[in-house]
Amino acid sequence: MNLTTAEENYLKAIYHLSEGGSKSVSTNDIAGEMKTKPASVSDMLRKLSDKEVIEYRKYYGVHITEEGKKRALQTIRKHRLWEVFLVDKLNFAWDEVHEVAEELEHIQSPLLIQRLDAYLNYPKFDPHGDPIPDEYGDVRARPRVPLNEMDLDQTGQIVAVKDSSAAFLRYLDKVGAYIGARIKILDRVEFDGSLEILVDNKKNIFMSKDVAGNILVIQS
Amino acid sequence: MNLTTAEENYLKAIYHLSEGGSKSVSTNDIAGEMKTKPASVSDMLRKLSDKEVIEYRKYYGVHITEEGKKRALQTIRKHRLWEVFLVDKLNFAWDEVHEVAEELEHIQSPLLIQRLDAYLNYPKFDPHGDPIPDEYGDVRARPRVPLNEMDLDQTGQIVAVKDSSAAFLRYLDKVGAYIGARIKILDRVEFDGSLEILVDNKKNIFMSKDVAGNILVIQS
DNA sequence: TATTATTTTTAGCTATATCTAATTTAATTT
DNA sequence: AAATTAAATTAGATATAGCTAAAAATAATA
Repeated sequence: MNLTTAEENYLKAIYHLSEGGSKSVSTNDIAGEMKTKPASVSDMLRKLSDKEVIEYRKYYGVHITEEGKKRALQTIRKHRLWEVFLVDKLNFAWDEVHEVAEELEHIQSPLLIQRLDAYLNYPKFDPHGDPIPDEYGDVRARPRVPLNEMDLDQTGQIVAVKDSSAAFLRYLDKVGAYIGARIKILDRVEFDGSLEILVDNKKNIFMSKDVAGNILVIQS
Repeated sequence: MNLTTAEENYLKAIYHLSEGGSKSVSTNDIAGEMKTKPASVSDMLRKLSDKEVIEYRKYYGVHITEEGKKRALQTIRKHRLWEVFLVDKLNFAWDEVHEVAEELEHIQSPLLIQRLDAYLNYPKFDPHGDPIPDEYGDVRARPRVPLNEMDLDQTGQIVAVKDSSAAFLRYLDKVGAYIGARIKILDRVEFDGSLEILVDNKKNIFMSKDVAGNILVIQS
């Protein structure tokens, strides 16, 4: 059973709102996420339920099914692969890619995605540091922690940022704390929680607790 | 005024059927090209006429307007650039790309197309040898002639094929007469019009008039 | 020219995806 | 437990894009 573009978008929203399929999701929340009205959501839920990608009990919210989860992860995979393409190959900035990827993710061609994946050298994370599911929908995501929660002397790699405002991105660029950078916590000022960090084994920088809280790291 | 995907497809069909905007096109022909019914075409012509991309007089066929021509050429430009991407970067065969490009051509992002063009090094022809319009809709196409119409001793470069069946492509591959190959007419058998051709200055091949009629060349 | 054939359009229907307004169900509060 | 509030659904529109069947207009032919 094929899904329309609108159905794919709703399913993706439900997947995200349910935090990977665990939580039940309300009609209102979906309407908020999709920027549509609850009435439209009710209609769509009936359709998605008919196609067995969600379990739907009227007035009691929805759960995504295993099949639905697989479908959502396929769409997410395509979205994130296109984002990598736009940034790595077409020199888009990481905060410019979402809209276009939102369109590209609906192109229907398994071969295209296979080839794109190979061409990009099988990336595991998108430009925002979010993990890219494999073609079976498996995500091998190591836990990501905010930089300010790391212990002294610990090492890791920056994989994502929470704030992606232009100002914040400029700051990161300036100090060299880009996605992929390897970091080590050298010191912590107990008074304000600010940190001294070694970036890529060559540069010492100081960072406020606030800033560090917006940077996500995979420990190693 | 923006066009929907369906409107873009109709406009492209009208542009092609009118051979670049010169001829007037009938409802039936459009229905044939679009694989829809004439009744659906009538509906669509009203919409396209409202958006001033065609001139429409009921029962007398349509003419594409200057604005319509510009829009059609934009879509064709996007289609052909994506075809180059699929063949050059993702290793698709030239006869595998049409379907996917048909979807990709509707992605709405001028920046994307600008960057893609640069990334592909501003190609002037697509993998089938068809010219790629520039961002203003200008096509700088040198005239293309069937190989069998070339004079003795004339040189040229293969830029396209009319027949793209697997069998024909295999044959071309075997004899080295791929797109881009430089050729010279060495001899012509008057009896059946078959040709002896020098390919890339190193290989002599014989070719029937029929085969040669399916190969398009730019003379030089 | 009158008749026939072809082409094109209109009228009315279906499906998707949205909306507003009204109604129903569930949850909360007094 | 009854009344109120909040959430969700249904009913009935609209717009797009297609269809079939019937009607109208043009083109072709006897």
